[in-house]
Amino acid sequence: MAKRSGEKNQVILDAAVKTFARSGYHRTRISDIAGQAGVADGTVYIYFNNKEDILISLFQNLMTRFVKELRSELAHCRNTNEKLETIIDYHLRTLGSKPEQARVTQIELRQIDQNINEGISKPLMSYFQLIEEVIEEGKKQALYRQEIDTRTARKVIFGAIDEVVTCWVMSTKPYQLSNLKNPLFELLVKGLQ
Amino acid sequence: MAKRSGEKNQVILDAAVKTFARSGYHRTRISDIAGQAGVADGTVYIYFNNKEDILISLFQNLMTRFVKELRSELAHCRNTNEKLETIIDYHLRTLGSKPEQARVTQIELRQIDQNINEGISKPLMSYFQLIEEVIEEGKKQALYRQEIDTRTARKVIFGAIDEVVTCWVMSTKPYQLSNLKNPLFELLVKGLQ
Amino acid sequence: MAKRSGEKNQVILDAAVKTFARSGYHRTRISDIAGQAGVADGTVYIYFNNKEDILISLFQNLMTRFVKELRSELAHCRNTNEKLETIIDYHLRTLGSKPEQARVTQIELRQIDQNINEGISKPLMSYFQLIEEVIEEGKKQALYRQEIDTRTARKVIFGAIDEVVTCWVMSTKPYQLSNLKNPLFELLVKGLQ
Amino acid sequence: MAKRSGEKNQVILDAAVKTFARSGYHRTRISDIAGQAGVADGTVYIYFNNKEDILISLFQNLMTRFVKELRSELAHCRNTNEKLETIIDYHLRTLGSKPEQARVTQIELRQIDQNINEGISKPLMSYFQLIEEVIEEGKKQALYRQEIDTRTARKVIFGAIDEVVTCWVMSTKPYQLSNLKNPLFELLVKGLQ
DNA sequence: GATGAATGAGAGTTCATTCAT
DNA sequence: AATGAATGAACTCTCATTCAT
Repeated sequence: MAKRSGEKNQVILDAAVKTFARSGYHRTRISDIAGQAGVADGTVYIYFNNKEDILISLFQNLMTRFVKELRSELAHCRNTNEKLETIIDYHLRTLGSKPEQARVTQIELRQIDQNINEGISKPLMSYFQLIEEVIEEGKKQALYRQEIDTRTARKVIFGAIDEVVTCWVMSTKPYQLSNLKNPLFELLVKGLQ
Repeated sequence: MAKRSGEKNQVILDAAVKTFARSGYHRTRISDIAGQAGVADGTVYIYFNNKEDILISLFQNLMTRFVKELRSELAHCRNTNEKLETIIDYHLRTLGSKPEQARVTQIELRQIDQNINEGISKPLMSYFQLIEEVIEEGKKQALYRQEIDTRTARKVIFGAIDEVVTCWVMSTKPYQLSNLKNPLFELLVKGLQ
Repeated sequence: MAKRSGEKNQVILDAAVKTFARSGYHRTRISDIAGQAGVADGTVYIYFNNKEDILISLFQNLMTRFVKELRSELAHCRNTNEKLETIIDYHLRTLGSKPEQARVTQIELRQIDQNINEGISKPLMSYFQLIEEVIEEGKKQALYRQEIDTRTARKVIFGAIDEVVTCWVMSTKPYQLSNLKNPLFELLVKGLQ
Repeated sequence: MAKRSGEKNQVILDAAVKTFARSGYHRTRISDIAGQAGVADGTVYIYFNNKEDILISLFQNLMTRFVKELRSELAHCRNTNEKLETIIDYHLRTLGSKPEQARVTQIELRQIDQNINEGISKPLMSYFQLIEEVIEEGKKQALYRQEIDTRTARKVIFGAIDEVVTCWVMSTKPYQLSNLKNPLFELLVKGLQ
């Protein structure tokens, strides 16, 4: 019953999400991750260079899938506003349904060393890119104001969603994250129009 | 010769801002702070309980002053929109002129342990409170839409400003942070109206 | 296709000489040797018990061949002084032409654990024996002084040659090792006469 | 009862000699040295950078004292042969009376990493220098043969003494090391004359 | 209050060795 | 015989914190 190649890689990443979410990045020891994954400490180092590498790989994994799936959802949208709504909805839905991933994304990932930072930037960029594309589209269609600075608008949109998620993660989660989609959408789309 | 009481406390906090900004919270050793402050390692422990305590005190100090001064600026505003503009302006102006403080606020402070978290929440809350007061005022004056959820609007406003500052901190700072006041204000105020 | 039995044994030993010479015994990992030999890590353990065993086998191999060939050269000598000269010549010639082996012999082999020590002593003893035979012969023929302590003389001879080789190994090798044969021979033979 | 400055440095070095001699350099853990010295593990790192640094410092200490004292003994010699005799005598006497130091010098020190190697070379050089001075003096006084290559002669002398010491260290020490002074001297001086 | 040498628990990482395939 | 993924014991080094002076 040989494990499929690459399977252990994923087992370790899954264990890392759980452990980082539970104890925080800096409090997590490699042996915690290994224990959670049911492998030996040394095995972790066969698949990853070090703790930082795990955190980065984790995020790159999540983010790559995130952007890919979001792009495929956007493909079904009939207009730009629907696209903006989809971005907000997908973002809240995805993180709202995976509190552990959300905690890692919102909190642990910000334990920024320069290296981590670089490993994080690139996958994030493609999400930023996607948001900016939608804004540009809206401007081209005269749906959004021409004088809007795309870059700044993207920061507003991402910053707003991100803050909403962070607040939810830090809270005792007495509400559904995705309930905030509509108020968020209204505030943002009005800002753009 | 006799130093005024509390002076050394401030010397250490100033040294901590510098050192945290330069090396990051986790990479900063107490001896680095002590060295920068020109005191012995042990002296740090006369004024603070531990490393975490320094970071929290730091933030509480900054935040208390921040909110106090912001409130006094708001007192001079003639209407609600001007107040919103002042919040954005003051936030960007303050952090834009103190890159080290900005780095600590935006990055290092997020190295959250539960304890730090609580130490941070309280002073932040009073800033949130202040933002929400302005939103409520706008709603009362029918300047802003009635159906807006104040809490969510506050998250959007704070999240947007915060993201803008973080991007600037992480960048090579090729632009003035306060240049972003106007586009930010436009996007946010339109969202509320 | 079928490799001759024992061939892989030699492949591994050859790889070990190279790797020990390049990186030193303690810095060499089994996987380095395996890689250099083009076999799997585990294969090394089919042929050798452990890392120490490789080093010892290596030396025993070299030393056995060394003494055997030296004995056959000595068989052609016409007198005792010529034998002494041949010993020096052969020693310098052999190691001088194989810098990697020389490095292992002079340096890496001295990373002595008790076990290695014993594995080394025995093959060395037969070389010592050979030198002592020549000294005894010279004494019997009244060519060398009677009061000379054979054991001590052997240590002087071996120690001198060994030091000369070690210096060469540690140097950037700007000279031929065998150039030192004559001066070495003169000093040693005069000491014996 | 403040310990004199630098005292703990010496305590650690003394402990290191004992421990290296007992267990060998590579088998010795920092905690072994610390334990033997009666200090905490971390304390070792206040005084030394790492294990290598301890070994090098150790040798530099010993060698510096060795050469200094040997030079002062040589000052009392009435002729060159007496100087040669003194070198041999002092070398055998010093190491013969300190078996632990001898073991470290003869065996453990040869665990050569490049760094250790460099740290060792310099202090050794001054010993080599001293031997060569004596040989040169003998040549100038026509006591020793003119055609002798000083460098090679030094290697013969040092190599011979060194081998004698190593043999003794590796043995069960059933004889006094300094008993070998006379036979060694006779062999070496005759070689030079 | 101030000092800074000393502490020692703690964590990341390595790698010789094993063994199921 | 050969493989190489997995193991886990072992060890170095760091640094927040203490406390005698």
